[in-house]
Amino acid sequence: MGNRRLTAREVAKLADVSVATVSRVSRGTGQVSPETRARVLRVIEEHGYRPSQMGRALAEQRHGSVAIVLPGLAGPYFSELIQGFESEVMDAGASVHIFGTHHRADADEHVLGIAARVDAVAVHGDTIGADTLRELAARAPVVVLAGRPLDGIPAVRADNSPIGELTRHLLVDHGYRRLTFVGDPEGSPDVTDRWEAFRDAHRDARLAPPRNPFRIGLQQSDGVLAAGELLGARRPPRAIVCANDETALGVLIGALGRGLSVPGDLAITGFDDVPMSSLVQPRLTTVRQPVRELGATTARLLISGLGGPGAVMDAVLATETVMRESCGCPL
Amino acid sequence: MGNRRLTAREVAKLADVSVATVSRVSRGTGQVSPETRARVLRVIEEHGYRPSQMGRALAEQRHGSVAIVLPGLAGPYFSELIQGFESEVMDAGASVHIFGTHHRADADEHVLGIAARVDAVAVHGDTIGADTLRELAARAPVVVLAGRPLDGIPAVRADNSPIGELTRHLLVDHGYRRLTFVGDPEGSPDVTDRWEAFRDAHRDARLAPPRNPFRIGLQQSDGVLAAGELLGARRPPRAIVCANDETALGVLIGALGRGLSVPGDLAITGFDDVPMSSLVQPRLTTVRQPVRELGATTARLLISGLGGPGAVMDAVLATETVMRESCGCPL
DNA sequence: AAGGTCGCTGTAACCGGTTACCGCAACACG
DNA sequence: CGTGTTGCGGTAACCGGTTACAGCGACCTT
Repeated sequence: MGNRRLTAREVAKLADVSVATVSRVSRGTGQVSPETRARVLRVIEEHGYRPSQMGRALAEQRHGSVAIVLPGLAGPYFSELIQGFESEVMDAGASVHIFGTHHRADADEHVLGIAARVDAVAVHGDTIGADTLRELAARAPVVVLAGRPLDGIPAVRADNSPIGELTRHLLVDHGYRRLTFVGDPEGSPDVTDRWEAFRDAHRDARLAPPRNPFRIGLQQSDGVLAAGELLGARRPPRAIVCANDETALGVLIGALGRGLSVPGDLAITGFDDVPMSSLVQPRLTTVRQPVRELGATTARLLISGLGGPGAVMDAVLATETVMRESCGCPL
Repeated sequence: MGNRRLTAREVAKLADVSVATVSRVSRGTGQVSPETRARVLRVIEEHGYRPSQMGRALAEQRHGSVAIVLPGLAGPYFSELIQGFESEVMDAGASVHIFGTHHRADADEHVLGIAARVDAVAVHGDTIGADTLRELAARAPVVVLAGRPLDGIPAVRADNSPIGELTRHLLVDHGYRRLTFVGDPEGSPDVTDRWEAFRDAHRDARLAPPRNPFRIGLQQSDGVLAAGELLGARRPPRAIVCANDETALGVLIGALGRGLSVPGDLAITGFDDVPMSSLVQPRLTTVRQPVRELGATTARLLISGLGGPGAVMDAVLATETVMRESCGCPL
């Protein structure tokens, strides 16, 4: 139990070979005769030798791990994103540092500190300032996840434009007026894009877009809160376009809790197509986003090593609208 | 940008001192004259020198990071848990590796691999087998999170017994019969405890406990699925005791979606007291668990270094029942 | 003035792997 | 038999910090 871990030199002594041979056997490189290999392997097996990651990192000049910086971890979106990222990184034999900023004041400083312990960093949306991002990029390869490319830092993101299509659908096909957008455009680039697509769709339909969104976080509970405020107002909206499914589900729960009929009294749409969205009653009209693929693509970009001519600078993944009943479409 | 990072020896040359002095200045240890210190600091500042984490790790014989192994990351419970853990670790100047097993087949192998890159590991519930846990403990300090102590491996967990109180409340105070427990006792030690408290409460009330739980995962969507199956049955339950709030909320949404009245037709209880639980209509009767504190306590235990006489072997944190309306209590 | 103390700084040996380079033996070929 | 060639394996120099130890002035004691 307490015994200090074995070192390569100790294994070498036990197997009566040199450290070089131990290294060759343990990593399977170079030429080693079958007998010697077997002898070393037996010692490794018997004593449970595992090469120290720090010794290896120093020698190989790479940490063997990458980091992903996210605003938080709550909800199915991040869970799915991390799974996609993590499994791709694992397949490459590396490990993952996850850092949730949670709007901490010292987040930027921490992120720079992380750069000293990993080979590359994926940064979600604008969890950190542009200056910090640039400084980070000077220290390690960086990919922006769900945001825009910046000064040569590549980005991986989803196509947010279907929100425009959805808005047009509500305005034109269903003829709703008084739409409200729920979500904070300054909270993340994705929400910025969606808010703009929402406004543009109004202009395309020759309607004045709402001046302001209803600014709120991206969690389910935020949606319930939003429903409470919006639906208690003098002139409640006829339809609510949410920045993501989580808030949309929250709004739905809040609306149903107030005895309203959805979509009869209020139409609701989301973004993401999380599992819950097709399970609620009515089912949620939304935009399907390949979240797992987003994480995986980011990981691949990070691992393959960035830069060089012909490197990916901006990967925009396709999304698709999913029409269900919460917008008012028949079953 | 692309310039290779500076090493301590290069800084030493630039400041015309020895590496030892650079190290002394950068970590603030030992005696250095004010002038020399200023000179070295100026070079460090100007060239943006940051000591390599791998060199430091090797020399200090510690990685400066700890790992937390979880079954998954979805939902407010894990998010909260990680926040508590992470902020405590950060305060100690270390960083966090998060690993989600997601029921991967090779999870055990990966966990052992992680042990080579961190100073200590927190393992949630039974994400990994007892044998792997023991092997892990032989390589690094380990704490079990939300599980029982094992062979000298300490545990941090919450008191699950209030589920018994809650069950008694449903059976005796409200007089309900036909209770169903939703959750998989084999999925985690917490759920095992809760299922047993549920059964014991039946016996205490001189009633035959249900033979089987309704086995299902711990996410909201699992709850909706459970509601679909349970409420469509010949003799639906009068009350559902859920293993956690997430599934309880799912069951609630599913029940309301089928046009049932809660708690009129069906009473529901949960565990955790997540934010959503006091926002839904009716509000959820549940057990409040100090999730963030659970994570923080685990981190402190891990960091303070385990073992030694008088060390904490089993920290059980207090929980409290929160009576609201979903069980049938008046507003 | 000899010896001691104190403050500052440099030298070099670690930490635990990886790997360039070299030596050695066995074997093939002309 | 001399000269490659090939396969195997050891020596030692890295990687980038940390730190024990020693050296060296300056200043203080007796």
